[in-house]
Amino acid sequence: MIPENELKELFPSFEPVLLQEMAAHCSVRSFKDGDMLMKTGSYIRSAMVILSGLVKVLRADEEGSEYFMYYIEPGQACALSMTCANKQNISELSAKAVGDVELITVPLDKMDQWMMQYKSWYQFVLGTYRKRFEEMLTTLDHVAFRNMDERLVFYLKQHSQKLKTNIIPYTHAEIAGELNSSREVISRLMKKLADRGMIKMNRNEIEIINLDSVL
Amino acid sequence: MIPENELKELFPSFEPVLLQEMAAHCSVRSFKDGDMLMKTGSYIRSAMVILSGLVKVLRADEEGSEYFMYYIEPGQACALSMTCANKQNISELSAKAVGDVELITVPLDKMDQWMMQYKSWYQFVLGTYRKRFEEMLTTLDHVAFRNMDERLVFYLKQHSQKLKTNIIPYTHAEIAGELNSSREVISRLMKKLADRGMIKMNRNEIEIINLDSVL
DNA sequence: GTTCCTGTGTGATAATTATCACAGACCACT
DNA sequence: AGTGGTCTGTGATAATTATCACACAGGAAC
Repeated sequence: MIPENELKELFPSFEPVLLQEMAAHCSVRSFKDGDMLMKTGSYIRSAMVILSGLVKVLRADEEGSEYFMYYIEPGQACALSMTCANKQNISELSAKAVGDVELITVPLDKMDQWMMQYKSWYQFVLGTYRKRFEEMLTTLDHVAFRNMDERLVFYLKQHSQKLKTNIIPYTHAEIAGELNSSREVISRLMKKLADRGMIKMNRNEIEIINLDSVL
Repeated sequence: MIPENELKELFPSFEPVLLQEMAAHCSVRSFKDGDMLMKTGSYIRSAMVILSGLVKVLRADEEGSEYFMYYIEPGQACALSMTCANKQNISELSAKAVGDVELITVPLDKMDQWMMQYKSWYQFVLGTYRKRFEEMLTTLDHVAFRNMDERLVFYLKQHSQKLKTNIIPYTHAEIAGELNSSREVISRLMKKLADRGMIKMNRNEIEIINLDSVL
């Protein structure tokens, strides 16, 4: 069962009727840290809206590298799962739980129906698209225009912000994978940042001291 | 005035009432080859739907390089201009006419209203989002995972297909700009393609012979 | 024709990133 | 304490791409 007051908090703009409908027609699913919510190539059967936890969205290429795209936070939805409409569409991205995640799945027919019925839902979905679009643009910018050192700094900042901590619990190899680089390159760049006093490195984690000095 | 039968041809799924509304509330605008339909940083006041011609969408960085993202064809819409909703939003992309372009501008309030009113419009807009999303993903894939030679081949294929011609009327410098590379690099890669008999080069244009042999 | 401008070809060199090889460090487990 | 696995550091080298310098070709304008 969906806790209706929790929904109300996360989506204050939603009409009460809509909240009731959500409670009635959506189901809650839970995932544990590291679980895949969605794999590249699998079918999408419902739209997903995050209640709690963080979801990391990645793009995988044929050889298995996984490029980091963006995070989805509580109160937000996966844009891809919302564009599918009636067709049986295949996901082009994979999504991974960071920490434990609770989300609700919205049946695709309800999704369409509410769009035309509830203004608040309509605005929520459009807002979601816009946000994802902007994030993809930012991602593209970095890949297209920036060098690895800048992209690494951006990556660290972004993760520190979303994970709400100065300690980023990743290995160099993991970060390298998500930036589509190699471990050695990341290690060397990290060392430069550490030399400049911007981060501290421990095994399996990076502590961020101050990354703002990078223009 | 909007030619209603032309609309009907381009959008066979739209309800007659919707077509009438479009004719009544939208205006037509014409652009000539090379005109900018939209500049990075300018305000978006209406959604745009292309009637004829091709529109090239580019992402600009601070220094002025313009990275090619995708083409919008007749019968399609600019996704960005559609997410703006009521807010005064600023464009993050620039759009350029390739050949002469005719498009209709849809007032944002109508845009919202029709979404909730006409199923066909709703599906059109959702389809637009999906298409743009996929194209952005393809673009991102190439920048993130591919080397310049592959990206050049893809660029040439794509343009040949969209422009419906084997002759791509661009200089090396222009192509280099849109791939965010430099002229010399593109010239050299072109030469390799020409040596393998895949293209022919003339001044100011590239003739595509056969690019399929590239796996 | 000559001049001038733009587009293209090419060598030399630098910068960035990837890859390989291996050493040492840290941690978990016995 | 010893063993084995993962994580990190680092030098050497290669591959890719960028940048600089300059030559030359084609076409337009005079």
